[in-house]
Amino acid sequence: MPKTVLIAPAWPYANGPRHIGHVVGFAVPGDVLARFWRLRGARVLMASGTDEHGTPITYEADKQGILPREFVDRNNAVIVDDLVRLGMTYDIFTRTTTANHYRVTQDLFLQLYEKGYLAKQKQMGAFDPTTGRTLPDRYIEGKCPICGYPEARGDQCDNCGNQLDPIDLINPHQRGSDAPVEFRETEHFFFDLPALGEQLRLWIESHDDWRPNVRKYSLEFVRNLKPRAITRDLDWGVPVPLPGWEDNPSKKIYVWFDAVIGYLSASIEWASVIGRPDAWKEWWQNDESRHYYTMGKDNITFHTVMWPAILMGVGDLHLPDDIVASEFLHMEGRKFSTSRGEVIYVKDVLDAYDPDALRYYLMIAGPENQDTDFTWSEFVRRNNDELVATWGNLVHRTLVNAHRNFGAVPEHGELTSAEHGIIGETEEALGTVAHLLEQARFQVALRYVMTTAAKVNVYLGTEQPWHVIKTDRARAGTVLYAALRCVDNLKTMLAPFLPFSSQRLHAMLGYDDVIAPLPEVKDLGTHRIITGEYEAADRWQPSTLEAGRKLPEPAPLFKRLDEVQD
RNA sequence: CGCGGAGUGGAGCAGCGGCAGCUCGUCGGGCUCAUAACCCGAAGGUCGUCGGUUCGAAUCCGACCUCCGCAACCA
Repeated sequence: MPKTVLIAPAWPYANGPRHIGHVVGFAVPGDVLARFWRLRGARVLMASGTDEHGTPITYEADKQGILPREFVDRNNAVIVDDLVRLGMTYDIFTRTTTANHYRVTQDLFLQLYEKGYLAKQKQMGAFDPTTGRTLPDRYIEGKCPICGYPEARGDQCDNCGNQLDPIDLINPHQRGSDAPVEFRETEHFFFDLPALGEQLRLWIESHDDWRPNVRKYSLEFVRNLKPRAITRDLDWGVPVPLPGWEDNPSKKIYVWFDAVIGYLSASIEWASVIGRPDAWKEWWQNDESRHYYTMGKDNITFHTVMWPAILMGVGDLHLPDDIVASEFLHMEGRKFSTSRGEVIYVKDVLDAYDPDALRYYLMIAGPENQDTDFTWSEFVRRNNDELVATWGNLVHRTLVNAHRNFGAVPEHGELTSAEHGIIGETEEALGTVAHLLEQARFQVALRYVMTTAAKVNVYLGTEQPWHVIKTDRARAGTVLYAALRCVDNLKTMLAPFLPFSSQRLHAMLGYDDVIAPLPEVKDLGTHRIITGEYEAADRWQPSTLEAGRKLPEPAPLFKRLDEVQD
């Protein structure tokens, strides 16, 4: 078992609030892994933040008539709020606009430069003549030179489907306005990815434990690598740390390069915040560490190719171990589209429902292995039939019977084969579920827990302690004792998925400590971070619930939801 | 022939060489401690189509059809 585990959820882009399709990819799977490994006693560092540079940010800020800084401040605050409410136990959730991140990014840039991986190259680029900023291809429109369609995009014509170069467009202008586009020669630094191509290929091939689509797609990508620009003509970003570039207000490090470095810079910031500046090395310069990266599939190559290439180029830093890439979540049969208004924001769901209900749905029915569809009726059904009926009701009937008749965990007589059987099943499940979670197989793990909970329901139905108690109080106590032990075991396995309700259940079982901690926001003066006090102790163990422990008045764990009609 | 994923009972999914499984829904029954909950039983599928390999294929191979994602200055 690894001593230290890095959980690296992809950095949400600070161009607006996050919808549930975003958090199903990076956030919830990362938090489940972090909580799971802490419960097994591993030291976990979950480090991420908002990704705040790049043209889309400046473009949106311009549109709203505010400075990029103000724009990302607002979005960072919104995203932080969503993630805290979801119970995401980041050790640090910071931003790419911190002084620390600038320093680390520039440091890696210089190391790659000194090792000869960076080279200047001239190319033609598109610019907004009034701001001098780079215009990405898709921000340019014009008449298609092939079919004459008047609103072809710079990268592709939606009418004839041909791929285009923006410089070939007739009457090119900026998207959504008449503003002109200027083409001129510009010089940039390029990262020599081909120099690392063979090393990357061998490394990816060695990972036959990755999900097949991640591995195949990455191998295909690595087969034909080209040098890739890592600077841009932009006034918003990390300055290029070289003479003649550093003070140039219109040259910055390209956002993709600085964003992936965030995993490392955030780890370094965390070490500094806790007052042990070298602590990050226990994760990054340690072969015994294990690194999980969670993201949506659109992000795969940045984590299997780009970021590893930077790490290999610099050397002496731990490469990714597990790439946990999710597919896409659709909304009522369609792809999430902000522009068409077909999105469900995290905030809106949390305003109306418990975070555990959302977390449960996303993990049991999310796009772990293939694109899936989010529907409100399925959300309600999963909540009512599975969370409430199977698990919540098992807990409730067990606790109500024990509390009403004994007021405490009952003393037990001799356990029969029925008790040994059902307790044994829940204890064995601890091992099975742990094995599955180590491999990030969330849905199989969660289904296994729910199936086991159903078996405990069968046990109770067979033994009928509420009936037996009229004639044999000791036997009823024994059955309820066994059921409580089972519930306690199931609670441990569900804590990573359902932290809020698991903590409530933990208290209802008479414990007074914390099994599912929650994050908090801390103001560092320069910026706010998500962090928290999270215990790492080996608690993934069979319940040792002792008889006589007082039980408080139980309350239902989950709320039944009304059918939605749409 | 750009790359990749998916097509399994009414719905959503698992299985990926050895009698076709799970959850929900439907029908019937039991129980009644519990948030009208829990439990048992039944009906319902020639596993996209065609062909091949094999003692044996949903599972391997080939062809085709249909959906979907990605296609690198969209971070």
